[in-house]
Amino acid sequence: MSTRMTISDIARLAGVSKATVSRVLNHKPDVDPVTRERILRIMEEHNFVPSVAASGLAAGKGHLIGVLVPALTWPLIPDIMRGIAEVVEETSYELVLYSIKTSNHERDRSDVINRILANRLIAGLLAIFPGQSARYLPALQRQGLPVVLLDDQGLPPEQLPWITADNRAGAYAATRHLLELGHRRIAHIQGPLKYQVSRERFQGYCDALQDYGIPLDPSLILQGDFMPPGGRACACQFFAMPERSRPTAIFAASDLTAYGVMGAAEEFGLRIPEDVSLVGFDDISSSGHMRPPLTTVRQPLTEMGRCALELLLSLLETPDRPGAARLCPSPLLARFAGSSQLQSQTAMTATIESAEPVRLRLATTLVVRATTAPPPCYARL
Amino acid sequence: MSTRMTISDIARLAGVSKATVSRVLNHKPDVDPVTRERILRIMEEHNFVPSVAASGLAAGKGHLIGVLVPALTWPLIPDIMRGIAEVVEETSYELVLYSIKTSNHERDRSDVINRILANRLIAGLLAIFPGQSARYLPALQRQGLPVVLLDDQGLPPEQLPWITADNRAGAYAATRHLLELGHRRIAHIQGPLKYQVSRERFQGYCDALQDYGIPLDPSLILQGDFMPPGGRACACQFFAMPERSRPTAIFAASDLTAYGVMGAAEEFGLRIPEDVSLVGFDDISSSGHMRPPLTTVRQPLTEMGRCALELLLSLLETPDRPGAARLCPSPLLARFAGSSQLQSQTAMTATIESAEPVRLRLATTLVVRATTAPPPCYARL
DNA sequence: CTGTTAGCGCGTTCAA
DNA sequence: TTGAACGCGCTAACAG
Repeated sequence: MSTRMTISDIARLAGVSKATVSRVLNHKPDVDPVTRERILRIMEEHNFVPSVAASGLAAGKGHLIGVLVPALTWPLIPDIMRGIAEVVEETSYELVLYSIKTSNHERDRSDVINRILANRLIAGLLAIFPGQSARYLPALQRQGLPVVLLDDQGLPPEQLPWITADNRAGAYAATRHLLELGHRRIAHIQGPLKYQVSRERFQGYCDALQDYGIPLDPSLILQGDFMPPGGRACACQFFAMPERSRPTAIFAASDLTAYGVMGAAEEFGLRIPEDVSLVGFDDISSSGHMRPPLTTVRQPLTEMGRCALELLLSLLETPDRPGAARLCPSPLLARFAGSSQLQSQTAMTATIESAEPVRLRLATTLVVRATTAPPPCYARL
Repeated sequence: MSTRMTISDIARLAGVSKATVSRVLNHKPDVDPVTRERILRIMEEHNFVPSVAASGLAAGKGHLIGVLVPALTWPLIPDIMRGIAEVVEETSYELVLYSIKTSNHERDRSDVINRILANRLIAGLLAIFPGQSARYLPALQRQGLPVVLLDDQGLPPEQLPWITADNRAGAYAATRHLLELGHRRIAHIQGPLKYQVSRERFQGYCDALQDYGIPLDPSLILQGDFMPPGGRACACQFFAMPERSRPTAIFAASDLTAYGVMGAAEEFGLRIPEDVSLVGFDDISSSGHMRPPLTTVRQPLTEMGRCALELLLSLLETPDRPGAARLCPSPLLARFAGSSQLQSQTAMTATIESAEPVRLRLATTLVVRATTAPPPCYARL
C-alpha cells in the first residue's frame, strides 16, 4: 500500500514541477487553488508523506524537536511528556529524545549538547529539568537553536524562555491549609536547595507562616532529596522529638518525600492524619491511591508540557529574530486564552507587556485528600 | 566553540578529499592508518559530529530509531524507556518518539505508521505494547524496516521478533505463594482478555490451582481493565459475597488493579492482609510505597527495554536478509550471557537453535512484601 | 503564478 | 589507497 513516494512522483502524476508540489507542501499562498487541490488529492491518494530528513537538510533546519530529559523514571516526566506528545501530534514535527545520562561523567552532558547541535537534526529544543546541563543551553540559543526550559531545577539560566509551575503559591496554599486546620507546629522537608523549585516551595511555606504570625522554627525545617528514603530520614528526626515540640503536621516538598514520611510514621506507630498531618507536592498519579490518599499540591504537568512545546513552536515560526527569542504573541496566547485557565493571570500580562524572554508560571492547585486533619487534642492547647 | 563542521571542512583541514573523510567515518578498512589518525584527530579537535540528516538521506536510511509508544503515562513505559535509553546512549543512534494517539480515530493509527514509513527517517522500529496497531507492523517489516515488538498486548502478529516477560511463570509463582500460605479460595482479576499478557497471567493462575488440586471456581474470576477503578469494581463484587464463599486472597493482573482492590477493601472494612491477601503484577515503582507495601510480581522492565533495543540493533547490522529478520547470534547473545541472568534459560537455547524470528521471554520474580498472609482463622477449616 | 537551476551534507559509485 | 563525480529528496533562490 504505502510505498514511498517522492515529490518527483507526485509532480509527475500531477503534471507539474516539483517546485510547485513543494510549494503546496509548505503552505505557500502563491499557488493556483485548483492546482493545489489536485496535488493535494494526489498526495492523499498515494498517502504521500514528505521526507523529513531531506526537507530538513535542504532547509538547513530539521522538522524535528529535541526533548532533553533527565531520567524518564522520575515520576513527573511522563505526565509532562504526555502534554508534549499531545501537541506534537497535531503538527508535522517529530520528537527526538535526548536523555541525559545519570552517570557522573562531566563529559557526558556536554557531549549530549554537542550531538544535539552538531548533527543539525532538530529545529528547537525543549529542556526538561536541565539541572546542571542548563549551563550549556544559552550557547545553543546563541547558535540559533531556540530553546525552551521546562521547570529548570538549576540556577536560573540567563535569558531563556521558561515554563514552570507556581511553586511558591502552591506551597503557600498547602501551608495555609494546615494552618487553618489549627496546626501551629508545621514542619517542612525541603528539596535540595540547589534547585530553584525547592527554594520557591520553601518560600511559600515561610510566607504562609509569616502571614499567620507564626515564627519560623529552624528545628522544624530539614532538607530532603525529593526521594522516599530522604523523606523517611527527615521524618524520623521529627518523630523522635519530644511530644511537646514535635510537629503536628509536615509539608513535604514532593510526593515521594511524603511517601517516605508515611513509612516513618508507621515505624513510629503514628497515625496519619490523626497524629500527624501530611501534605505532599506534585500529585503524581499514585498519590491518590495511597492509604490514606495523600493530600498534595497538584502541578499541571501535562499543561506545562503542552505550553512549553507551544511556546517553542511559536518561536520556530518567528526565526527572524535570531538572537533574542521572544514571544510572538498572537498564536501562542490565542491558544492559551481559549483552552485553559491554568496559567496565572499575572504571568499572562507580564508576558505580553515585556520584551524579555517569556516566563510562564502555571497555577498549582491544592488537592485535599485524606492525610490532613486538625491536630490531635493533646497538642491543641 | 562547537560550530557546525561539515565533512568538507574536515577534508580541507586534513588536506584530503571528502570521500576519505567519509571512509574513516564509516570505519572502512581501506584507509591509510596515519591519514586516518590525522583525520580522527582533527575531527576530535573540532568536535565534529556528522549530520544524521544528511547521512541518512544519502544512505537511504537514517541513523534514528523509532519508538512507538502508547500513552507515556502508562506506568510501565518509563521503566522500559529507561532501558532503551541506556543502550541507545552507547550508540550513535538517536531516538524518535512516536506516541499513538489515544483518540478513537481508527485513521490515526495507520497515519502514524505512514509517517514512520514514509518520511524514511528511521532505520528500525521498536513497538511497545502496540495493541491494535500491531496489525500494521508486518507491513513495515516487509518494506525493509526492521521491527521489534516489546510485550505486545494484542494478537500475536505473525513473525516479528518479540520481547516479553514470562507472564505465565510470574502468575504461577504468585498463585503458588498464596496457595502455600494456605489460601484455597483465591480470586483472580484478569486484564482485558484481548491482550496476550492477560491470557498468559490467567493461564499461570489456572496452572497453579490445578497443580494444587484446586478446581477452578468461575465465580472467583472477573475481568478488569488493568486500572484501579476496574479493580475496585471487581473487588467490590468479591467482598459482597457471603463470607463462606468469599475469596480469602486476590491475585490481580496488574498493580494498578491491586490499588483498586485496596480501595475497595477499605470501603468494606476489610484489612489487608489480615482479612484478605493481595498480590499484584508489574511491581511499578509506587507499589513498594503503598500501605501496606504490595506483594507483586516484578517484570524486568528496564531489562526488557534494553534487550529489545539490542535485538533491534543487531538486526540493523545484518541488513542482508531483508525479508526474514533473524538474530545475529554473536553480538546480542554475548551481551546477554555476560550482563544478566534475567532471561530464562529455555528461551536462550530456543533462540540459538531456531531459525524463527527471535522470541525472548524474560523471567519475572515474585516480590513478597506485606499484603499477603495466611488466611483468617475463620476460613481456615 | 509557475518552471528552472543550484545546492543542503553526506554515501557511493567509478577511475586513477 | 585515494579523488572526482553524481545523486539521495527536498527547498530556495532566481527567471519566465
